[in-house]
Amino acid sequence: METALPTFNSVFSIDCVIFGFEAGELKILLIERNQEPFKDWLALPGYIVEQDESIDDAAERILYELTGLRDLHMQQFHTFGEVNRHPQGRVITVAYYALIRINGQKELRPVTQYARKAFWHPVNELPKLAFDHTEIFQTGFNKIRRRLNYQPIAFELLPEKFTLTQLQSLYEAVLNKKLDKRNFRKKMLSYGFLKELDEKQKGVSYRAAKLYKFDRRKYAKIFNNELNLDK
Amino acid sequence: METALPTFNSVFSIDCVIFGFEAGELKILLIERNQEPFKDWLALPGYIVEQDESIDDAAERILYELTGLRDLHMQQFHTFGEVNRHPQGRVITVAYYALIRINGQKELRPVTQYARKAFWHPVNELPKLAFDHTEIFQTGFNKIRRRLNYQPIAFELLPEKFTLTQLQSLYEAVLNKKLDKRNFRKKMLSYGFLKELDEKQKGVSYRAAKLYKFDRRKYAKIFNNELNLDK
DNA sequence: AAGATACTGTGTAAAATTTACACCATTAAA
DNA sequence: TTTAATGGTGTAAATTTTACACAGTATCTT
Repeated sequence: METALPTFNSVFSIDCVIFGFEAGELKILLIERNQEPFKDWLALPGYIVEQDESIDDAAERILYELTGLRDLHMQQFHTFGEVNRHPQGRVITVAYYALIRINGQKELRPVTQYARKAFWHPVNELPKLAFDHTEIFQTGFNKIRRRLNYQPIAFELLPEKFTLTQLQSLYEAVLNKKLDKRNFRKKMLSYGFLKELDEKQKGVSYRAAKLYKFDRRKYAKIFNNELNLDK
Repeated sequence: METALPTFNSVFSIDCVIFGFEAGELKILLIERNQEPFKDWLALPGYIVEQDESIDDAAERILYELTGLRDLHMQQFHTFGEVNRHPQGRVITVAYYALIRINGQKELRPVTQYARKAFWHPVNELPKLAFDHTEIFQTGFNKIRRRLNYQPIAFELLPEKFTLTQLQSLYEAVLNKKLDKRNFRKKMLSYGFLKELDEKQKGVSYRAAKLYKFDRRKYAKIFNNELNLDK
């Protein structure tokens, strides 16, 4: 005998906390909602998961539809399931984060009508957000803060070629504390996954710094051996 | 204008990975299912979330109904949302772990008909489990392994009074590696959150070891200052 | 072209932490 | 009293972390 599933009107959604780094500041991606509930409010990009897509797939699709961004490596970090978190019914939401290099070229352009626009906003002094999105953001921010030292988070936020000072100021932005320049460099270089390039920084009105690249392969070798992270 | 939620037949469930420690072995709680699908299979305790309860509340209720265990501190760790993970429809599941002292007194007795029985099984050599429960278990196991050093995991698994050797063998079971006795003790005691008691171990046929207690208060002081963990 | 400006890049010593390692002490049972 | 089994302890070496300051270089200004 089969026992049928109940036919609740329950729905699950995805919300995305997308981090970027620009002008020495950590930012996240917000949208202006164009749909009830919370029409006209600012919110994290998020929408409802379809019946025939996995939540990982849904995360990619939804981010794309609301912001035009594609092919980010999205990582699930928590699920929010309070009864009244959505005013129209029971909706639990699975939250994902991703990291991206902000650059002017990639336009932020919602593909659906649900978002009026998408834009970057500094993580400090976030406005009030729709639903429980402020809590979702905070949880996600704590997550990447803790993972900064175990996962290649910093290198997804920086341009492909970066200076050690840029790397350091990213660490400082995420951890929200000052680090010692000499010790920071010593430590980072000692890992052996930064490749020094023959190039220098351009367009600065002072001594140009050396550029470095992140060597993902070496990184994987070093960190996968220690303790497998998985999910 | 309100936009109504879609009326999918989608359902969310909770699955629980409950760890216990007994006879020097790490164990988890399994049930024998008494309901389709996977009737008669072994599985993690899990069931469907009701419309009017938060997922955290659901986790407690479901564990109780399937095993008779109550008042555990359940921690959400991952959500599984592949399209075909449930043969009867679209069900995503939010996985929780909890830690408990196993002791003979607390009987494992399912309160509902959905489970025929509940019992402890060593984490090594787990049998085939229903659904994607093997993956869920693995993910949860990795989680607590990583958290062992940041969260008071060990002390929820041990009896209230324990010896340092018991503590060490728990660490060894979770991390799956041998530790040095002297270094382990030095380290643990240096934290200052273990309180030495005036009592000794009983019922052993060799020199009895001192008993210690975990001082949750001091622990919180030490670790909350460092970096707030949250979710 | 001289000087001002702004950031780059580097080393060392002290302190703290981690690691490796072995044997006598104590209890109960035989 | 002897045996069996585990408890409990210290030190030295190696490694990692921390604190700390100034000369070098590219560009811009005058």
